[in-house]
Order: sequence, then C-alpha cells, then structure tokens
Amino acid sequence: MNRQAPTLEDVAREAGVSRATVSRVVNGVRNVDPDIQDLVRSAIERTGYTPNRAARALVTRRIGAVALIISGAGDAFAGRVFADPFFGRVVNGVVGYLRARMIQPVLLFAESEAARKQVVDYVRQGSADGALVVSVQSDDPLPRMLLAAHVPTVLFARPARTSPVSYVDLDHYAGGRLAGERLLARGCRRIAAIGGPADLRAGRQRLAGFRDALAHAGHGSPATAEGVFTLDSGAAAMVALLRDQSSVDGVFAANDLMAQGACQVLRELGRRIPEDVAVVGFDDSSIAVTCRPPLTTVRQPVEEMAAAMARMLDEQVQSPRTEPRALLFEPVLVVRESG
Amino acid sequence: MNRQAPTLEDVAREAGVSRATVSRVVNGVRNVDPDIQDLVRSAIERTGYTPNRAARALVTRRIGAVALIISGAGDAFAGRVFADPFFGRVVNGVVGYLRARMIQPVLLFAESEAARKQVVDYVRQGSADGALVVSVQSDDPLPRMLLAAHVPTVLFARPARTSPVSYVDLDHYAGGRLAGERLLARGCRRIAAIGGPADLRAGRQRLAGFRDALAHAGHGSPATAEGVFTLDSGAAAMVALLRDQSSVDGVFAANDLMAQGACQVLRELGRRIPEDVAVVGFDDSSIAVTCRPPLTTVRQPVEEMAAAMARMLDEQVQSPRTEPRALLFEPVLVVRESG
DNA sequence: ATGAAAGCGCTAACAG
DNA sequence: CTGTTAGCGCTTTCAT
Repeated sequence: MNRQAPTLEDVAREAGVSRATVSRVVNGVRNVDPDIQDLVRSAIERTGYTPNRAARALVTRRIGAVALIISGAGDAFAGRVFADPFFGRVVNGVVGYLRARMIQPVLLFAESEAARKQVVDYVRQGSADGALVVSVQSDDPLPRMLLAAHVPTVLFARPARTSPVSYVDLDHYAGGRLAGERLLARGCRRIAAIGGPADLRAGRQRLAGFRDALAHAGHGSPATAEGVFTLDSGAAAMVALLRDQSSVDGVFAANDLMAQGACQVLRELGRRIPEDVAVVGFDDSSIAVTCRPPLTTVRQPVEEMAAAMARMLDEQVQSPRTEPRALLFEPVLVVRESG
Repeated sequence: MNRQAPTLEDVAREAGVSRATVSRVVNGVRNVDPDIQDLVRSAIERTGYTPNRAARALVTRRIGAVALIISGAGDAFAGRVFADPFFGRVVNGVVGYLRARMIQPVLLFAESEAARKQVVDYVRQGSADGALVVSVQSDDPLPRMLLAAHVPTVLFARPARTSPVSYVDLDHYAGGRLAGERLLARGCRRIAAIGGPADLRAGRQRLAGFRDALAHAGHGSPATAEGVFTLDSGAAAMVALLRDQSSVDGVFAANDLMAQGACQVLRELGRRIPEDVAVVGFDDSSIAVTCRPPLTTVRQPVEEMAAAMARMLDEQVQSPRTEPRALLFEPVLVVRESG
C-alpha cells in the first residue's frame, strides 16, 4: 500500500453514520436498515474503501489466509518442484476449495533450515491461520515445528513418525497391488519395477503392494531399480534394469514422470510399448495423457485430496479443539495404452 | 495461531521493564543497556514470544512480504505453470534476494478475473507491500489494476502497452539474432523456426531477431510453425515443419521446452542431432542440460532478472516516489551439443 | 437499529 | 538510556 488509504472513519463521515455501522455492513451483519446499507455502500464505492487486514486481524485474531508449504531439502528445490505437475495439482485442489471461501492460499517454500524457521515464524506471527504441508522427504522436521508452535496443520501424506496431526493420504499399497495385478493380467512374466526414493513412505508402499501382488500370484520378487521421481531418474533406472535383464516384458514405475522416462528409453531402443514391454505408472498426472504412448497408470486423486486437506484445515481453524483426523483415499487403475 | 500467544506486555512484565524497551531490543534499536538487553532476551526466550505482525503492520504500515504473482489465463493454469522450469527459476531468483532481507515472498496465482480481483485486494488490504508480476500473456490486465490501486509493482517483461511501471526484461531480439547466427555459422541452409504464442512479445521478438539474422546473411524467411512454449507444442510444430520441408537441417525453437519436443521428434525419426539437423533453443533452463543431446541455447539469466526485480520493488517500497525504471539484460549464446 | 467506547499488540514520539 | 503515552484501523460489547 502506498498513499493514505481511506479508512472506516472516512467512509463513516462520508455516509454520515458511525464507524460501527459501516463495519456492520462491510461484514454483512444483519440489523442494519436497508436504506442505510445503501447509503454506506455507495460511500464505500465513492471512497474506494478496502478494509485493512492487519487492523481486522488484530481484533479477530484471524487473517483469512492459510500457508501452503512445499517442504523438503535441496539446492534447486524450486526448480525441481516446478518441473513436477504433482504440485500444480495440489495447488489447484487447494485453491478450488479456498477461493470460494475468500481464503487466500499463500504458497511458501521451505527447503532449508533457515527457510523452515522463516516459514514457521510467518504463521506463528499470524500471517496465516494455519498450514498445509506437502513434504518431499519423509523425515521432514517442519510438521513437528509447526505442531510445537500450536499452528493448526494438515499434512499431505502420513508423517514418518506417528504424531497428533491431521493428514490426507492415499492407500499406496493398494495402488501398488493394482499395478502388479494389471501387469500379471496382461500376461507379463519378466517384470521389473522402478521405485521411488527410499526415504519416501509413499514410494516404499507402492513398491511393497506391487511386490505382494506378484508374490501372491506365485512370482518371485521383481528386479528393482531406484529413482527419485524425476524423468531422468526414471530413464536411468530403465537403462539399468535393461542391462541386468534385457528380456523385461513389464515395468511398473512408482510415478508417471519416471514411467515417461522409462518409455523414452524403451522407444529409443526400439521396444514397442505395450507389445514388447508393458509400462504402468502411478499418479495419473497430466503426463500420463501426453506421454507417448498414453500411460496406463494408478490414479491418485490429488486435487480431491488437496481440497480435503484445505477443508480439514478450515475446520480445524474454526474449532481448534478438534481431534486430529486422517483421511485415506482409494487408488483406481486407469487403463490407457502403455500397459 | 491458536492459543493465547505471549505479547510484548508479557515479556515486559517477565523482564521487569517497559513494553517500549522490549520493542527496542526486538527491533534492534540501539540505546539499550547491554545488561537489560540480555534480561529481555532471556525473557523472550522463556515466554516464547513472537511479535504479532498484524499489530506491527498496523503502525509501521509495512508487512514485510511481497506478492509474487503468476498471472495469465487458463483452466489447468497451475498445472501448466508447474510443468515449466522457468517459473522455478523466477522463484529461486526472487527468494534469493528476499530471504536475506527477511521479506516473505508470497506466491499467488491470478488465472481468472475473480482471482485477479482477489489478488489485488490481497495487496491493497496490506497483506503485501508490493507486487512482482510474471504474466504469461501480453494483454494481461493485472498490471493496470495494480497500478490503479497504487500498489508498488515491478513486472517481469515489458508490458504490452507502455505504462509507468518498472520492469526487467531481456533483449529478446538480440537473443534471436544470436540463434540465427549460430545456425548459419554451423553451415545450416534449410532453416526452420518454432515460434512462441503470437500474443507474447518475447516470443515475437526472438523470432524477429532470428529472421533478421538470416535475412542479413542473404537468406530468405525461414519456414515457421507456432508453438505455445510447451513440450508437446514443440513436438507438434516439428512434425508440421518436417511435413512441409523434410530436408530441414537447422531449427530454432523459441524456448528450450519446445526445442526438447523438437529433438524428441527428430530422434524418433532417426535424424541425428546435430549432424542431420542442428537445434538451438532459448532460455538455458535446466532442460537444456538434461535434454538429449544437451541443447545449444540462448541464455536468459532468469534468476538474476528475478533478483533484480525483487530489488527494484524493495527500493520502490522504501521510497515510493521513485520514477519507474526498466532494466534490460543481454542474452548469451551457450554452445552445447545440439547445434 | 444505531452509536459510543474500549481495546486488539505494537511502534514512535516525547519526556524524564 | 528508559518509561509514558498516544494512536494505527478495526470489531465488538454495551447502552440507547
């Protein structure tokens, strides 16, 4: 803000009423004469009045904004985050819920110890009413910091250590099974898997479910390579897998980005997908559709999960004494062309 | 915030001094006895005090946060934004400058009329001291709205219509020339170009520079296809270009993402890069390095530009009467393997 | 239905 | 060097 913005006082004078009355119509409180309402409204129009959030927050103890924190470690952190459509889906889901309620989502990045401190301070100091956090590593200290500061918090994904905090999550294990069963049903017999980073529970669970599906059908443990949820790591993992066992006829990648990387390698080597090698991804992100061929994948309803997360936080902000809750979503297999 | 947070008053009582003194040590104002400083500091420690931003902002008329607004139109807006490493670089650059100054960057998306209004209100209401805006379309109304609301603003890229606002930008035309000269120097003779969306000045300028470089060397206008700065559109444009003139031996893409798409198509068709077809991109984003082959490209120093943008805004916030300034950066050709 | 007045937590004169 | 005091702009009893 720059020049002297009009205040409630200015509007009141302009309308010939008291500050309290103006405040009432601004906040839609009943018990105000319709004529006076019009009077005030036009005065607001004329003066170009906008309520000062700081002043309002000072008395209501609520700012009408929540922090959406992407938390993790790394140098080119923002660079990595902005290359994965997953985060875009989270943002869209959160925005979808909050926008209608006039709550501002404030996107914050916490990629280092210093950044985490700043972020925690930001909400502790009342710049946000609560925090939504998406961690890209399991042992993220941020949730604990937030909890210790008594900040209403909801996580995307269950925290590594059990703690009294609300979260939404997917049944990753069930999703992994779905992928395994699909490959089996297709008739694949030399099956391999590309896992996620070892420190991320979601990736481990997906792989565990996948393995169990194979084991359940009497198959041995699949050859496995580890990726870090990026396109390149998926490609590299595929190369490694092929080197060890060139006859692979089915591959499961723990997310779509890695599945795409695997597809690229496979195609460059002249393998037909799915005829020679079937590929199943995970997430059903936008990549699944644009990938060539379009990916058969396990759908994670990220937007819905994010919206639910926002709703849970909203509820928690409204009634702080609520017990932490967990909301688990079910994955669905989406069949396209790759597997 | 949840339970009754400790206030200055609490700390003052605990330390046995006045509110003003506590305020002084919190804000690092000199003229406070070292002994008392220690006294206060330990009282702060004990009480777990954090200054309330709303209260502080109310009197200082400054909140210590700036809005970083990604502005444009579209449905899956956040999805698109989160797939282009460009925005990650902007965020990194801005954060790099602001973090050290204890200013919070608040990332906001303005993809619709309603969202724009909310965003403008957000800063008008004092939740941010100013706005940094990155538009993904030329005729973006947001800058004008911000200006009309007297919000200190700095743009990434020169606005479509001349207006009294500060901005940073690249000499896109010069960058285009660099690309054209490179392809020519390589000996390419059947040259084609993949332009950006027609409504984006940056893309037009890059293409214009490129064309002029060819014309300057006595070449005719290159075959041109239009993309929208996405990987897929780059691939599609390459396909179209090849259909019209299969003998292409040099391609310029107006950004790296499209260059990557073109490379994928070329490789799938068995063309060697750069032996059969040389490819030059634009941006020097992370993609340029991970692309196969690594891209020869025109570097746009996005991080530096973003940092400069943050600095300019900071200055403008500190001294509001400053005249708008424009800061133009020079592109540099980065030679890798593709062209 | 409206107004007067208190006060949210903080900073910034101004005294002392 | 420290304390007292007066607001910043708003919401919210409490009277009327």
